[in-house]
Amino acid sequence: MATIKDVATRAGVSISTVSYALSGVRSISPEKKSLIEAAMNELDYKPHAIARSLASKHTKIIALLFSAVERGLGLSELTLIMKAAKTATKAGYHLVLWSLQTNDTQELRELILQELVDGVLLMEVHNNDPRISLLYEKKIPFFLFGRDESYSENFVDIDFSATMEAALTYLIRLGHHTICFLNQSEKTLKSGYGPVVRTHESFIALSKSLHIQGYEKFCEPNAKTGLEVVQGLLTETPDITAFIVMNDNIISSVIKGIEENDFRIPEDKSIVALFSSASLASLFIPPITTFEMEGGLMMETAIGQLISKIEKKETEKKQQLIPCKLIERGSSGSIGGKQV
Amino acid sequence: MATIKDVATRAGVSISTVSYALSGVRSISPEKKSLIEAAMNELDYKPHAIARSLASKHTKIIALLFSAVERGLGLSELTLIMKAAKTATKAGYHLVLWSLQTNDTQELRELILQELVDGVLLMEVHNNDPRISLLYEKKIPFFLFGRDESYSENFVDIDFSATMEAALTYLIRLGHHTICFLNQSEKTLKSGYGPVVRTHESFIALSKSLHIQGYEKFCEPNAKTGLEVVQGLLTETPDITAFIVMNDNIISSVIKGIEENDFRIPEDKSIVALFSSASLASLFIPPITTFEMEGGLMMETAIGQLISKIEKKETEKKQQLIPCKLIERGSSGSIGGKQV
DNA sequence: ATGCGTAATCGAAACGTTTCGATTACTTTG
DNA sequence: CAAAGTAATCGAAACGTTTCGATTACGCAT
Repeated sequence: MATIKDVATRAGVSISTVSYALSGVRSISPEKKSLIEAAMNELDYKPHAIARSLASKHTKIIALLFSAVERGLGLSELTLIMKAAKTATKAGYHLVLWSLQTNDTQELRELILQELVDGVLLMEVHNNDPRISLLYEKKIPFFLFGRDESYSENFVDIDFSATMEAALTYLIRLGHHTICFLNQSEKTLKSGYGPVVRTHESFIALSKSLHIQGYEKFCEPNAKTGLEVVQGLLTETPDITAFIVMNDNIISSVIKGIEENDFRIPEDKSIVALFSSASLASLFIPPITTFEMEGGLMMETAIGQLISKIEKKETEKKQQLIPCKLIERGSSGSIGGKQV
Repeated sequence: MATIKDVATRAGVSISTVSYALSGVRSISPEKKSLIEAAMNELDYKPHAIARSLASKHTKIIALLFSAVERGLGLSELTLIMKAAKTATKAGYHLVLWSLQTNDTQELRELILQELVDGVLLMEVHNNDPRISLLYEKKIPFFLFGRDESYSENFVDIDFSATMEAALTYLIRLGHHTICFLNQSEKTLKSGYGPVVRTHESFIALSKSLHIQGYEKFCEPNAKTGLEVVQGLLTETPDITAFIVMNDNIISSVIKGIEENDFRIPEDKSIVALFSSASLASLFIPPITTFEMEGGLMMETAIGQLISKIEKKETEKKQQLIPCKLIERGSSGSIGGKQV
């Protein structure tokens, strides 16, 4: 491989001149500059990333940190990770994946001490995340994808209450006023898991303020339990006309439950899924109307902000709440199929 | 941050002694060794990854290369990527993600010239992949996840024909002998996409050799078209008792089609999905029996082999075909529910 | 004419390691 | 008992950059 020395020799200048021509930190005469450029092209020269890092004290590598346990949030994460890689690449950074246990900070500590990365993006943040204090203490630039109640700067997150409001408003506009929110399990709520807590609280508050008849059910993430819950619901409270489902695993249960009770979708009952993904929603018949997380946008924001922080271009907005986007598919409509 | 020099000073030895104590390349007396270890602990010393790379000419970073277009193969890729990261970490490597366009090798070329990575793992390989010749020419160790007909070393892939045989054998054992294989679209077959071609050929050959009545249908990956195909099939050829589906998007169509014709699953008709994932299979009612790709195992193999190649521990097996694993769920059984 | 700022350039130090060669002091071996 | 290893250690070069400080030359205001 050609080195900067080869380029310098070939262009008949010193090493530092080549370096300055490359970085633009000091001015170089046009003649030398074109000489240097020619030499670079002829030699197919690219700066050696490692040597550059050693001298400049930044690696242009950021780490994406997520927990080793597969929470199975599903399809969307892959897109998220790919988006992260792409955004980083566009900004001239590399993205490394660190799959570590959330609770054990020792591993993270060692990784950080290696000084391989310029900054860290944390996924799947939970409250009082020990990783945050570690990063803070070690003065590594970091940014959160998700939120930590105890740490209120530098994050992107879904705007849960805005999304819930949008979902309810959407259904109300279609003529629904008896709506059931199928949340995740009660255990998850108790554990303080952000999305579940926030949607729960929003739903309660909004049911009141929007004057609808709101029901909330918690359900384990498996289709069988889901079906029982839906069957029960449809028997006890048959006037429910719309379901908001925040639990991918029971979407098929809702569909089946409704069909087994001889209701039609969406003429009799509507289904809206929260934070699901397009590819998942299209798996069902009918395809499910979804409020989809703007994963791409969120990730772009996160990576962008992290890089700003690394490069110390202090930016204004450091907390971003991004609502989900409504994608109408076949599973929702006005009652009886009337136009509104 | 503490450097090797600080450790040397504190332990009262030279820098090279510390280095040798760390690497074990030359022997160090027990006394000095413990002195050095003590100094390291006190200073919380970790070797500086970048400096180490510059001197040693290997970075302990490998790149996972996949195409920027989201082919939407689905859920399993995330697990795959996480597994890759974990396996790499366990071997002391970092994993960077390169999301590039498959056809344009220029970007890859530039990335390689930076000499940031020791090796590359290629995902989503297609035939005559230009990336392969580039990597070959640049003498970068690489390994394929998937196969390229024109390049027959160093890959892991699904053993498609073994999996097809296992699926058919499984169904035959349950008493089925009229079996329909729902493949992906005819267009994909024509394009020469490996999985589709190989399963297609295997199915034809095995139908003959196993003496079953085999039907094959191609279908676009959307639930609506899927439903039409299944309806047609059930009308024209109602004696089909089992479906092998290699197309996640039409699983719900198969279920619905069967139910609408008043057949029961699995008493009347069985469904087996090929290369699907657990989380997807559990989304449906009934949950789908699946031949699941052993993604974790495949990825471990791939990363392991790549690292062997990097470290020049020449290993014997360089091509690995790994069959899928049968996970029985509710969607398959013997005809009429009889025990076999 | 004198001094001064600035553009253009170079040489050398620095970044934190690994690794080569040399040196010393023992321990084998014939 | 000399020659030949070998274990333990050190100093210094090397890896390929960036960046600091110095030097030169030149135009411009005084």
